[in-house]
This record gives sequence, structure tokens and C-alpha cells, in this order.
Amino acid sequence: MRKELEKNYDPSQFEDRIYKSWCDSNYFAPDPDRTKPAYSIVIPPPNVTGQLHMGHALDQTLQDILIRTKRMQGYSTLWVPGTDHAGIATQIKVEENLRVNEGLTRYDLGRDKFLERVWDWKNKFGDRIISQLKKLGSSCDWSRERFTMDEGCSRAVREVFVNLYNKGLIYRGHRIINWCPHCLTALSDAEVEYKEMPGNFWHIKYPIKGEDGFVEIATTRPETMFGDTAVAVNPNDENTKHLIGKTLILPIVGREIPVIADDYVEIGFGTGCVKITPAHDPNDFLVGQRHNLEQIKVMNDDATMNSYAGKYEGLDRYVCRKALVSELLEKGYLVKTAEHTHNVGVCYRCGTTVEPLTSDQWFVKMKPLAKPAIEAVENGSVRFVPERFSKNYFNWMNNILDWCISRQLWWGHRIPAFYCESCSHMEVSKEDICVCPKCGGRMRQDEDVLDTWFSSALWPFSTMGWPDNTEDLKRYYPTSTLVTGYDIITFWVSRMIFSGIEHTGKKPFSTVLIHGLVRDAQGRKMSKSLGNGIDPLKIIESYGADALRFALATGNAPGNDMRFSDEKIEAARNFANKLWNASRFVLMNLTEDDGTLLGIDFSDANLAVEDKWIISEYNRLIKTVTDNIDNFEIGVALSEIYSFTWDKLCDWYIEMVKSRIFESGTESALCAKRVLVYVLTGVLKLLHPYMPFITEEIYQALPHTAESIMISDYPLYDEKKIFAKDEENVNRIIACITAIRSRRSEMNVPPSKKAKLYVVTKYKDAFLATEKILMKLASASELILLDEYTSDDAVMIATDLGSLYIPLAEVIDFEKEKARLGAEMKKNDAEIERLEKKLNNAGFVAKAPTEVVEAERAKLQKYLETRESLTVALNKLK
RNA sequence: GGAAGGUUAGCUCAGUUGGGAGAGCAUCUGCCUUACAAGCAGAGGGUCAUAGGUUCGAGCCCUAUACUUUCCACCA
Repeated sequence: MRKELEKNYDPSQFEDRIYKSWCDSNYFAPDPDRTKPAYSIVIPPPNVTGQLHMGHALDQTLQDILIRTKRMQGYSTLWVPGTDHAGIATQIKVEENLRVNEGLTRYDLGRDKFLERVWDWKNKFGDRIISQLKKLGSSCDWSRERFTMDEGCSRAVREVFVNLYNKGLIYRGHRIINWCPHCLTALSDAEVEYKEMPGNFWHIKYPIKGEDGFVEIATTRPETMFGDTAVAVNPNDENTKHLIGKTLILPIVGREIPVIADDYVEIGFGTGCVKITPAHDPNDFLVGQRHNLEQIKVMNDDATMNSYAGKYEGLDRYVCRKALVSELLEKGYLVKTAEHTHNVGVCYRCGTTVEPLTSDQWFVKMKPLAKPAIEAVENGSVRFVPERFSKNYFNWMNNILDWCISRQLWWGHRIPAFYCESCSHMEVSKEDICVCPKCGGRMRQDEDVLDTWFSSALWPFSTMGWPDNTEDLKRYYPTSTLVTGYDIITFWVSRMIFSGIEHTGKKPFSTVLIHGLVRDAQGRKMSKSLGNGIDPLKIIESYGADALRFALATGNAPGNDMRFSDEKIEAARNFANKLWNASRFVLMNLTEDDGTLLGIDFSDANLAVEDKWIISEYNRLIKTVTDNIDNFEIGVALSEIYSFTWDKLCDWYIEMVKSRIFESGTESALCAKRVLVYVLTGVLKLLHPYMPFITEEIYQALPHTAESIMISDYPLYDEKKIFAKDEENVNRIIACITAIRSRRSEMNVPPSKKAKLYVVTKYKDAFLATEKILMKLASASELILLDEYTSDDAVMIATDLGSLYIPLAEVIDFEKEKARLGAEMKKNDAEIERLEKKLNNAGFVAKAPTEVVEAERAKLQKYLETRESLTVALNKLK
């Protein structure tokens, strides 16, 4: 029994129901048929405690469009879902919660108790994001849902860590790293953002030992002078050369430091003399290494000063800075203070200014890993869409430094390194080690955890069971397409590429489809602090998931940011409504015995010219949509479906066949109905990947062969279903009807007023084939085909079909009509002149492709015909 | 400092190998025409940022300039 469609389109009535039916039917699981080609995607795992935002919605929509298309096209599709533990972000959230609700810190609870709390949190909110993804219609295989800290992924992490360590690609070292004094952890270079901030250049005198003079240095961070272990000058700088080798006395501190030569110092910048603080500046650190300088750390982990700062010990770095500057001023060491804006690194999670400092951390040696990963993109094995983002990638990968992977957090994968408490022997191992293999002493595991992105980097294969060579891995890895935003190319995409190549010997995916950010209606980034975020769930509630998906998938080019506005979502909803109503029309006219009439035979001689027209147009649509999807031009494909559905199917075809359909019982009516069902079903299929719910709801109400539209066959382009001649004829009539309507409207003829229509045409076939349509849609009371129209009481309309005359004597102002025709003639003549000039241009005719020249000739022909008609009409008015 | 985008209708944006510019929204004029007023039929509105160049032909390719966004680098 067929279902009826409700009178009004109300997605909330069916979206959840349909989603459940898909799940119950297990349609999201990959087809086990081994003969089908594989197509796979892994989800960019959202933060486990995060809330769905527009970025997710866009990301999900694009992936689902690809997956659903491929599934219908006969691929065995796998879309692996899951979530990320998001180390710092989650830990901060739980700590904040703990502080607000219980006034406790994580240290009050201790590591184990605290981690229990985080797991509680994860279990409580971990399902929320997943259920939100489902609201969007995502066709992920939920039975394969993964979490970066589940057993399998954790095993992969250990495997990778140990392998890299054994290859010498992971090492522990004392290096300068980015330290967040708020999160109390090291950060990788990628996790530091730079913000422009106003600051000062303080010029300070460093007295020269044994002389009266001094050296003037300029610094933006005077408080680090407690850690100065040299002053550097450029050996080629004539102005400062003489200082090399001298000894300086640090003001206030009194410690002696040397003047060294290093070409890191830029000649002509500042005073030419640079204080060197190896423990608190990345560049100074390198200078220190070159010159064997001592590293003096002057701050504690929370960015308060330590004992090296003498009486400033315990003060915050900025409080210290202020006090120190006053003291320097008092004592005459401060030469001047200049304003200076500079970029300051801040923690990407909490925004605190990071402190570069030396510390013992774990690193991944990047150069050897980066090389094959760069090559993979260079040789096209991994392809970015749009292509320009590969430049982004190269820029990062070519300049990459070693990756600091240890974090002083509790939430994350604990580093599998074990230290002996007795003999300090260290072992790195996949299994826990309790007893020292050297001395039998007790081993304790490294306190630190790994950077969240360390596990994300393994996501494409860890989710498929690696390091075991599972069936999934064999069948679905490497994955086909990765869909993500350009903002995490460095964080995530690049790391997946080198990890995949290193650990599986294969690239993790073939294509990286990059999308932009979803911004608010004013173009601002959506953010919590601005409070301008738009909640996708609210949008779904009031407009439906299909409308949201439509709004996100259309109207912007790949990789570009897009603005989300009410207008856009309303337009999307209106389209859904249009489709809904058109479908209702089709269904209303579907008599019971039509129910089996699918798969219409197109050799059927009963097909009217307009039937062939819409079938041809539909067939062309299939090609356009398929081609565009193949090129990842998802938005273009969708707008093609949109304009076909609205402009061709609804505005023309349905209007054209209405009168036929109402002649019930005739073969002609039946035929139109068959075509309607055929074309509508086809459009629904093409549209299904974009708007899965509404298309399914309508599909179920139509006569259908597949259980669900989502597992039905995707339409295929068929050259035999292009009826070029009929298309041409119908297009002529369409142009004709439009011209008539336009003239009537100009002349304020009410739509209800019908008028005789005289037609003078050399396209008699086209006219005869479409007579009825012309009559109805052009509001004609009678059609009269003539060889020549002789009276002068009619409005003449020059069209592609020929000259049309509407006798509307009472509304014609002859002078006005003459003027109008004259103006039209002038415009027409201008076109003729332009085309003749072009066609008389020997260069054009010789060099342009013949089809272009032919097209121009045809146009000229048309304008010449129009001139004839206009001339006749004008002569009559004289 | 390096790099990549953007500049097209009043607004937001498309424009896929170069062949006389499109959509949605907004505006104006008519319509409750038996699927749809979340609709129908018409209409107006653009020196495609500027200046050069290549070409028979440039919104599209090249060079320069202006304004703008983003990424990377950089706390002397």
C-alpha cells in the first residue's frame, strides 16, 4: 500500500523515523559483495565532549554526499565514525568543571581519581556528539564507531611509538619548547598561535668589565636578563666588532657574561647587540648550542620567577618585568623605552602567552618522515582539492622541525617509557614493565601523555584494526577521500600522510577534499566568546536536516569560506517545499493501475515532444551531476539539480502536461504520468545524497523497486535518451511563450484575458507538435497558422519560432508600438552588426574552432530572421 | 618578511580547459491559474577593483597597482 504525502512539508514529521528505518535495515554497513569496488572515508573525529557546530555539519554533509553517491553507484562503501579524546581541551573542561562545582584542582584528586572523572565526563557526553551527527542524516557505519583512546587505537599508538623509538625517530631530549604556564604543559609548534600585541623595546646598558663604557642592548623581555649568558654581535658589523671577546657585567645581577660573535645578529637592527638567553628563547637556544653557553632557567612552570631572579623570586613574569624596569631606571641602566608592536605566541587552547623554555621532552624526528610524505603529494599519489592547498602543505612540511609530542597532562595516551627507580635505566615497550631488566629495581612509567594529534595521525588505519592485518584494512585502506577544513592541514592531514606511509607503507587516502569555514551572516568566525554561533540542531528543528544540508552544500566554491544566513536556509527549505509539492502533484495523478508503470519504454511512439524534451534534459542532468561529483564540484552538481527541478520540471514540464493529464483515461495522459514518475524518481535519486530524508519520504510514496532510495541504483546517462530535435522544438516554444507573456505584461493585459494568436513560421513541425501547449501557456483563445499576416491591428512579436501577432486593437497605441518596434529593430541591428563584424574578421574565422564560428553564424541567421519580421511589422504600421 | 585567496547586480555568492556574464535574497508590476503565496508570471539592475599586456576574441591567461582575508615565519 502506497503512502500519501501530508499536505504540508514538515520534515520533523519524518526525518527521525526515516533515519531509524535506515539503521534498522543496516544500510550503513558496507556491502559485503566482494565484486564491488571499495570506497571508504574516515570521519574527522569530533572532540568527544564537544557539541555539534556548523563546521561539523558542513564536514559531515560533504562526506555523506560522497558516501551516499558512491553507495548508490554500486561501491561497497565504508564510512568509519568516531570521536577524539582531545587531550588538552577535554582536560581543561573537566578541570574547570571541578573548580566551579567543587572548588578542587586535579592535584587535589590525584591522577587516578581525576582520570575517573574524565572518563565519567566522556561517557556522559561522548554519545551526545554522535547522536547529533545522526540528526544530520550521516550514513556512517555506527557498528564500527571508534574512539582515539579505546583499546585498539591505544594499541596502535603504543605500536607506533615503540617502532619509531626503535628506528631512532623518537627521542627524548632537553630542548627548548613552547610552554603554556596555564595548561602547565609543553606544546608543539603547531599548537602556538601568534597574536599581534603592543609592547616595548627597553634599551639597557650592560657595563663592560674593566672599562668605563657599556654596551647597549634592546629587549622586549627584560625579565629574562637573569638568564642571560652572553651578548652576541655580528662578526661582520664594523660598529660592534671591537666588542667581541670582552666581558660584560649583568646589571643588578652582577654576573659576568662574554660578548660573542654570531651571524644570527642582524646588522643594523636594534643596537646591533643582542642579549642571549638560551633557556628562554628558541634562537638564543641555538646560539647557546653553537657557543656552548650555559642555560639558566629563570622561571617556574607557572611563569613566576625562580631564585635566579633574586629578590623578584615568586613574582609573576609580568609583575617582575614592571618592577625590574623601574629598578633599572632608578639605577641608570635604562637608556630609553621605545614602543614596539610584536607578535606574541599564545596557547591555542587557553590563549595564555606561551613561555619558551628548556625542558626534557619527547620528540619525533621529522625530516626523514617528511620526505616521503612530501613526495606523495608531489607525485600526485595524494591529491588536494582544491589543488592550491598543497602549497600550504609543502610550506609546512618543507620547514618542519622536530615534533614535541610529550604533554604534561593526565588525559591522553601515557608515554610507554619506563624508568628504573634504582639504576635510572630506561625501556620503551609496548607492554608495561614493572621490574628493571638491568638491576631488578622497580620501574615506573613516564608521567607524560602524548600529544592528542599523535593518535589522530593514525586514525585512518588504527580505526581499521592496525597493526593487525584485518579484513577491513585489506579492503578499505587506503581510504578514498578525506574531507576536512583547511585549518587542520598542518595539525592533522600532514601527520596522517607521513604516519600512514611510515607505518603501513601506504598513503592513508587518495584525495583530500578541503572545505572552508562556516561564518556568520556578517562574515565573522563563529565563536563562543562572540556568541554568534549558530546551532545546527536548532536549524534542523525549524527547517529540517535536508534544508541545512542543502544550505551548506551549495553556493560556495570548494575551499572557500561561506556565510550562513537565514536567507540561505530559507531558500533551501523553499526548495524542499517545492519538491514536496511537485511530488504531491505527481502522486495525486497516479491512478492505481499506474502503480506498476516504471521503466518506461522510450521507443514508445506515444511520447509527446515535451516528454522527449524533459527526458533529454533529465538525461543531460545525470551527466552534469555525475561529472561534477567526480570532480568534487558538489555545489555545482546540487545547483544543477535545483534548477532542473524548479525551472524545467516544475515551471515547464508539469505546466505543459497538465491539460493532458486531466484528460483522464487517454493514452496521452497515461504517457505523461509515466514520464512524470520516471523523471521525478530519477531526480529524487540524484538529489538523495544531498537531501536524504525528503527524497526517501517521497520515494516511498511513489511506485518503487528498491526497498529504500539509498540503496537504489544511481541514474546512468544514456545517449539514446537525448532527443535533440524535440529539445530544439520545445525550446523554441518556450522562448515563444516567454516572449508573449513578456509583451502582454508590458502592455498590462490581464492574465485572464485570452486573445487570438496568429503565427507566421517556417518551423511548422515545431508549431504543430506544441500547439496545445502554446495555446494554454500563452493564454491564447485560438491559434491561427498563416503564411502572412496582413492586417495592422495586432501586436507583432518576433520570436525564435517566427512572427506572432496578437490582435489587441483596443490596447494598441500605434505610435508607441512603432517606437517599440523601432527600438527593437535598433537593438537587433546592433547585434547583426556585431556578429557580421566578427564573422568578417578573417582572424576569427581562421583561428576560432569551427563549432564556435558555426554557432555565431546561426545566431546571425536568427537575428536576420528577426529583422525581416520587424521590417514587415513596421511597414504595416506606416 | 614569505605565501595563498578575495575584489562580478543593492546584499551573499556561482562562473570547470578563453567564444558577449548567472543564481538566491532584496526591489518594482501583475496574479489565490484545479502541486506549491515557502507560490506563479513579468521587469529593472553589472565598464566583472584599476592600469597595461598576450590573443581573432579576456570575468577567466600574464605583469603591475590598490583595498581586503587567511596561513606561515618572527617576542633582540
